[in-house]
Amino acid sequence: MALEHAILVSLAERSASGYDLARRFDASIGQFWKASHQQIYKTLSRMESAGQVSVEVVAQDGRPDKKVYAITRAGHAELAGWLATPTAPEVYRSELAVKLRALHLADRDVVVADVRARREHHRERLAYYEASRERYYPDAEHLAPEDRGGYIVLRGGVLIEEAGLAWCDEILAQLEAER
Amino acid sequence: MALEHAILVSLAERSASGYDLARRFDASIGQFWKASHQQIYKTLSRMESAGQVSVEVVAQDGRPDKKVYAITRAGHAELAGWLATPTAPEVYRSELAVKLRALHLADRDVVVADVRARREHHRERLAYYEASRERYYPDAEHLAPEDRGGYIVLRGGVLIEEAGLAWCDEILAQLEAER
DNA sequence: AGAACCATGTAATGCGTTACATGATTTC
DNA sequence: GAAATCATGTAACGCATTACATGGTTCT
Repeated sequence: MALEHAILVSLAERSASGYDLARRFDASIGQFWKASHQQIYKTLSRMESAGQVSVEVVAQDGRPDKKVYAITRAGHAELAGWLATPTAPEVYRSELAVKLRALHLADRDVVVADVRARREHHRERLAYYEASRERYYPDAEHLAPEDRGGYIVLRGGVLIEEAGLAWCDEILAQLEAER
Repeated sequence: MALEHAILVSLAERSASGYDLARRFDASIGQFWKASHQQIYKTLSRMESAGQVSVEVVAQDGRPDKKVYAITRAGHAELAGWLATPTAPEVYRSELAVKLRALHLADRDVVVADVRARREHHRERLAYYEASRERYYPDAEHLAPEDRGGYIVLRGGVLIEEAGLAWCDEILAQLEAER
């Protein structure tokens, strides 16, 4: 049940509506955890029943009402317990890798196009992460304590995208050397 | 429905029982696709109803009977269709990254222990992949066409583990510089 | 004697995706 | 006039995990 914890981390920083959370999950935390608004709304109402978060309905003018969620003491306790629990090794899942395994059964041009598209995707994300890093953490040597986590996660994103990019380049070099 | 396709790729190489597939998924394809035996058995029986695979019950002496599955013509067609479909970008999911984001809320020693354990895990997998690569693909310059896919996937595994390892080292350096 | 391997499943529950549904406001 | 943004949800379905269940053989 990790979406719950991702939400607690996000709410510990700042209270937010489900809609806000969905947008945050497209950016910062979303680097390593995606969630749709449907999932978030459902999880939030479960968490409210469990007492981990509290709600306040806020009326706005010119915009629909919103429900602002805040982390409760019980939520903080849950979060602290989770943070103290050892993390299980991640399982990678790559559809592209499964396809590449079956390279000899596939049309070479289709694979090349697919890998090129993936390469482009890695390039874009890498550029985005690098820009964020320069903008929000220009001085990595002197980070405020509450900024270290965000910086570390961004670096993780950069390293993973670089690895993905390098992999695509290797694959393309192989596929092109072949003919 | 990607487990289905991973199974088709595996069966296209060699017919196998559910049990065999579960073990293969712990090794080669399992690098990028894990599945439990329960999931595999269920998926296989669905695929049989759909006509993508055929079964033959094989009696063995001293061991339980087994059901050997083989890919059918319809299965090959399904596989070919899937291979020709563009692959959607992967979503990374890292519980550790979410925890690291909340670094300032956590006990430093617990985090360090967690990252050290992760580092060790990356190191082990990297060693395993490197050993496999040297053993099965000693000459990367001259690969048989049907071996290229496996080699490429192994290289992907190596690159990802290296990136994970580098990330852990960076994190540990930061956390140790800090006190 | 106990653990590990071979071999196949059912059942319950939870997590995630896709489709559907609504409706005002603001920007192009 | 159309599209995007803000805002919240329900319903159906499928994918994944965990627990439970069985039973013989081989290795230590």
